[in-house]
Amino acid sequence: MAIERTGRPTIRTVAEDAGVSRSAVSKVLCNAYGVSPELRARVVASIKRLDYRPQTAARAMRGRTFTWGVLASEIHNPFFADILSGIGRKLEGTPYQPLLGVSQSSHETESSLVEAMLDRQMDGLIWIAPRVTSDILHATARLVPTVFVAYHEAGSEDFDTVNVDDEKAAQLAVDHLHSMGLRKISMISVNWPDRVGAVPHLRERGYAMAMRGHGLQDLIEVMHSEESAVDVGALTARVLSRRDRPEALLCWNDAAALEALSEAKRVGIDVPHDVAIIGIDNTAFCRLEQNSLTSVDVFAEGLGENAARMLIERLDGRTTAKHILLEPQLNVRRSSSKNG
Amino acid sequence: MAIERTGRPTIRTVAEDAGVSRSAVSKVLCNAYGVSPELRARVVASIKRLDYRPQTAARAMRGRTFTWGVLASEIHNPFFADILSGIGRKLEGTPYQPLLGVSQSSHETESSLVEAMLDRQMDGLIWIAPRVTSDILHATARLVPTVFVAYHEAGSEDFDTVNVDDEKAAQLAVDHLHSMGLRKISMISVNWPDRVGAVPHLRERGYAMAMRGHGLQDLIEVMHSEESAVDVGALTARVLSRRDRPEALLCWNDAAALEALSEAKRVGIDVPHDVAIIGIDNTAFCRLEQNSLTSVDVFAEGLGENAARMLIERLDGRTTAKHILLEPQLNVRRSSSKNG
DNA sequence: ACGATCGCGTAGAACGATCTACGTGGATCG
DNA sequence: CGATCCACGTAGATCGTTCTACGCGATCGT
Repeated sequence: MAIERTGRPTIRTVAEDAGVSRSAVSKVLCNAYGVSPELRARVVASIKRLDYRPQTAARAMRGRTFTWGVLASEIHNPFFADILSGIGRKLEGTPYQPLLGVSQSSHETESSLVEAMLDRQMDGLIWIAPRVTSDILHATARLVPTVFVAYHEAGSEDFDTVNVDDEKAAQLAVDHLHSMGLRKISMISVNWPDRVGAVPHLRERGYAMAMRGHGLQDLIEVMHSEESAVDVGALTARVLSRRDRPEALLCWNDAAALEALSEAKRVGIDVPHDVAIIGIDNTAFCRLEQNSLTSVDVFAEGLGENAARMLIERLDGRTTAKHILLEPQLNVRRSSSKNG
Repeated sequence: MAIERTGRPTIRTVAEDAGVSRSAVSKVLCNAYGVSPELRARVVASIKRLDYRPQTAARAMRGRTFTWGVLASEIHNPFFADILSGIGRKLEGTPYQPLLGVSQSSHETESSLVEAMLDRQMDGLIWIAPRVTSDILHATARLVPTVFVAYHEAGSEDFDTVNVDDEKAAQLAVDHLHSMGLRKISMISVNWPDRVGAVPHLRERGYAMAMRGHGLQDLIEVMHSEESAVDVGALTARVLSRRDRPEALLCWNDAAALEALSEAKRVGIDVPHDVAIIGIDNTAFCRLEQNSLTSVDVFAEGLGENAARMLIERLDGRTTAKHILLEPQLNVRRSSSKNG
C-alpha cells in the first residue's frame, strides 16, 4: 500500500509483518508499559527478519535522538582524543551515539557548532574546554543537558562539570621542581578568552600559590603566547636564550612542553641539566624516549568516562548538579631528573 | 493558538509573524522557485526578528539534513586531525556541518557507526581509512553519497576516492635512503584487515617495487605489528637489537616511526648513524627537534579539502565517480641525514 | 477576444516515529 | 453477580518541516 520510496523498512512495515499496530511496535522499541511477552516476541522477530532500524530523524520529532554532541576546540592535542576515547568506551553497549564537532579554536565557530547541535536535537552535550562566555554556557545548559570538561564552575546549578584539580596539578609540578633544588621556575601559559574557570588560568594560579608556598614569590613569572605551535616555539626560544634563563620551565600543557624541548635542543641547551622542562596532561608522547617529558597526569580518559557517566545520570533523571574533581598525579621522567 | 511546548519559534511562528503561509516560509528557506522579492524580504525580516533556525530533525524527514558524517578509526594520529581540518576549512561558509564519528579501530564499531549515520539521514559521508570489507563500502555508497579518503579503489563507479599516491610515497622514501648509500632497508608495517586497497598495503608495494628497482630485491623485508603503540614498540625493539640490524627502517606511518626513534634511543642506537629512520605522513611532530623525523608528506589537509570538494560536487548533482591522487613529497630531516 | 502560459502564493498531504486516549476482554472484589 | 480495575492493544493526533497540486490574476500569442 504505502509507496516504498526507499527499500528501507519503516515501523509500518514491521507492524504489517508482525500483524500488529504501529503503536505496538513503538511500544516495544521504547520499552513502554503494556506489552505482552508474546507480542514483544513477534515484533522482535519481525524487526530482526526485516533488519529494521528506527530512523533517528523521525524519532527526534517527538522523542529522543540517542545522539550526544561532543564539542572540542581542536583535536591535534591528544588530550582531546583521550577524553573522546573515555566517552566512547563508556557509551559502548548503550544506545547513545557520540558525535564530535570541532570548532577549530574559534569561538564564533564554537557558538554556531552549539547551535548546529541544538538544531539536530541532540539529547545531551559534552563540551570540552569551552571558550565562549559563561552566560552562553548557562543558556545552553538550560536548553539541553550539558556536561563541561576542562572548565571549572563548581558553583553552577545549571550543569555538571568534570575536571582534574588543575591548581593542584600545577602545584605538584612546582613542588617536584622545588624538591630538585630548583628555584627559578617560570611558567609558559597561553592566551585564553574569558579566563575565569578556564584551565590555563587555574594552572597559573596553582603555580603562583605553590611558588609562594615555597617562599619563591619574587621569582614568579608567567608568560603567555598564542595557541599556535609557532607562537609557543617563538616564546620558549626567547625565554631559553635569555641571560637570566630560568632553571625550570613549567608549561601549561604537554604540547607547549614538547615545543620547549624542541627549542632547547635547537639552541643547544641541555634538558634537564641547563633547564628542566615539565608539562601537564601526561599525553602519550611524554613516554617516548626522545621526549621523556615529566608531566602531570590529568587522566583524560577518566575525565571522558566520568563525563559520559554524568550525562547518562542526567538523562536518567538527575536534576541536581554534580561537580567532579579528579586527583592529578605526577609522572617524573628524564626532562626533570638529576640523573637525566 | 499552537501550544508552545518550547519557546523555540517554528516555521509556523514565522509564517504568522510575517502574515504568510508556512509554504511561503519554506520556499524562502529552500531558495525555491516562485517567491517575490517583497515576500522574501518580509519572511527574512521575521526570521531575523524571531531568531528562527529551522529544526534539522524535522527537515530530515522530507529534505536534507545539511549534515555530513565523517568516519575516522581513531584520532590520536594527527593525520586524521589534519584531514578534518581540511574538511572543516572547506566547509566554512557552506550550510553543511561535519560531525565526526570515531570507531576506535574496531570494524564492528565501524559498521554500527555507519548505520548510526545512515539512521540520522546524513546527506553525505567522508570515510577515512575504512576497515570493513569492500562490499560494505559499495553498499553504503549506493545508499548515500560517500567519499573515501585513504582507501584506494580507482575503478569504482559507486564512490569517489581521494588519496595521495601511497606507492610513490614509499618509493620516494626508499629512493632517498638508497641515494644515501643505504641498502639494507627494512619496512615496519601494520596488520590490516582486508588488505587490498588499504594504505599500508600500497605502501608496502611501493617499498618492494622501489627495492627491486634498485636491485635490492634480496633485501626486501616487511614486518607487521598490531596497531597499538606497545606492539609497534616491541617490534621495532626486536628489529633494532638484531645482529643483522637493517641500515634503515621505513615505517609505514609517522606514529610507528616515532616509536622506532624512541626504541632506538632507549637501547642506545644512534639515529641516523647506526640506523636511519623514516616515516610517512609528515605530521606536525616530525618537525620537533627531538624527533627531526624524515617523512613523506601526504598533504592530509589537502586530502580533507579535496574530499569535501568531491562531496559538495556529488550533492550538487555529479553522478560519475572521480578518483583523486595527490603527489607525495619527501621532507628530509636529521633522522636520515649523513650529517645528522 | 480567448485559451494558454506564467508568476506568485496557499492548502494540505506526506515523512516516520511517539504518545495520549480509549476500547476490550478477563480477573477481582464486595 | 454486577461494578471496578487491570493488562493489553489500537486509533489517531502530533512533532516541524518539505513538496505536490492547485487557485488566481495578469500577460502572451494568435
